[in-house]
Amino acid sequence: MNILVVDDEVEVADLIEIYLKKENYQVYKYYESKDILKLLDKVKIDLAILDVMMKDMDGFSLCKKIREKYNFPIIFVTAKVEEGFKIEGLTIGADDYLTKPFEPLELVARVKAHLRRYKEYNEIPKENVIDFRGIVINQDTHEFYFNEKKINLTKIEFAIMWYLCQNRGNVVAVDDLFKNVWQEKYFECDNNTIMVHIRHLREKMHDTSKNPKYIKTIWGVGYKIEK
Amino acid sequence: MNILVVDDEVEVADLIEIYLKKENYQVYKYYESKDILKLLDKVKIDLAILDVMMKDMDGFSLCKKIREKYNFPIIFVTAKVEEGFKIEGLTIGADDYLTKPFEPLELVARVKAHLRRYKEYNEIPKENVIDFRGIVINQDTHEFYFNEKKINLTKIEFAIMWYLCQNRGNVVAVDDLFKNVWQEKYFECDNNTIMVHIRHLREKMHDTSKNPKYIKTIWGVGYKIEK
DNA sequence: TTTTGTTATTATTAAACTATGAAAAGAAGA
DNA sequence: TCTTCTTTTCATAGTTTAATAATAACAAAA
Repeated sequence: MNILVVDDEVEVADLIEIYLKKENYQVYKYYESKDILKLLDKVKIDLAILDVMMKDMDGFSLCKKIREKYNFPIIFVTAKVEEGFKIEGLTIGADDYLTKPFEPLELVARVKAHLRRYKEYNEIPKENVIDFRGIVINQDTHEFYFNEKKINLTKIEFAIMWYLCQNRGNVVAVDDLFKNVWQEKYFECDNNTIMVHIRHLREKMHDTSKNPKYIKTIWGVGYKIEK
Repeated sequence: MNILVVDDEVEVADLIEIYLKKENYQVYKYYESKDILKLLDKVKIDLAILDVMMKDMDGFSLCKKIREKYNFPIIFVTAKVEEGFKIEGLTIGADDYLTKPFEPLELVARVKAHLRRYKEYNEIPKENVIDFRGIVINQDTHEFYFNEKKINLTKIEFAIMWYLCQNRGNVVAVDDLFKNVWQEKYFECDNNTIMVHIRHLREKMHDTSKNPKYIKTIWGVGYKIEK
């Protein structure tokens, strides 16, 4: 994660740098705002911390310029206490605004919060399809294919199958399975219920209980679907 | 935009409400945290403002609970000045943290900034015409063609159809459908209402309920229109 | 081998969900 | 206001699914 820090108060910039480096961020520290735009062309910045009042160019103008091309989170840091400035900052495209003197740890926490969001949105959406050993299970479409053949599963059968597939290769304890499939609907479940569902699943996959090829029984523990 | 406000200090909650309403946000105001999770199932909330210290459940626990299922921005507001609280709040999934007394305009500015981000990332490039399998549905003209033939749909029928078509190929849970079609209008809906509308839609498409070609029933889950 | 604890099977019962027809309530337009 | 169209509600019927209970089969330990 690359973080840009621009502040013409040398001590402040240095302090921020120290705290960020402690968290293993790569810090690009500048005491003036010129050359910043050139830097952005070269380095992929993930978040910027800007001072509002600087000699050569104020932070607001810089922020606007950045926003013309880039979309990473921007945090303003300033000695200005005036409310109007905060609001202006947030309005022109900044994501946060801190007033000096600020607690460095708070700045770090805010940096993390913004990066979490930023990353979250820029990451590929999580997988809703699991595909292995002739099994394709799709949560969006609620479909289950077994050796290219579509098999209808009921709601609970599907939930059990999905959970087993998510944990394919690993044993899933009966309790665990229950908790995940039934959520907190009931507090207890005769695990015979699960057994019956497992049997149905095995039937639908033409699998046998003795020597099963897919849903295996782990005695005294639970079930497992082989990877 | 629907904004949830939870604060057991009545005056604070009321004040926030006033400012947000001025900006034309739809505000859901609560003085206690119970029932919040139920609300979230029914209404599509876009941002939440939570108090940290409340009688029945502290804001942090509520935040965690919300984050298990939802992803909208959360702003904490509190009288606590302790730095540790700020940091904890931001760490457990909140997006911002304001200390009372705060300038209402700043809160509004922050709300806007967060919503801007949130929307930006969640807006799917919007299509106004969906065309597949002999179905053409156009949101701009509010027209629905089925096998080249224009079919009149009522407002709600159209909304349901549109949502199903947007998610064509995927199951749409009844709750989900309800939340998206009725927005925040009613808090509860006998899902029989949806069933009746589905029936009408199927009738207009000369589709049958058993063995339907278009709107399929996924037992215990919802409906799906095949791609 | 017997006992014990766990899993499998089967059939039955109960519950949950969906469909439908009709009517009431509500909204919109003439 | 009256009429018409839309939406919701109600009662009921039909269907699917899930839970239960009883019994059989099995594996591991004593």
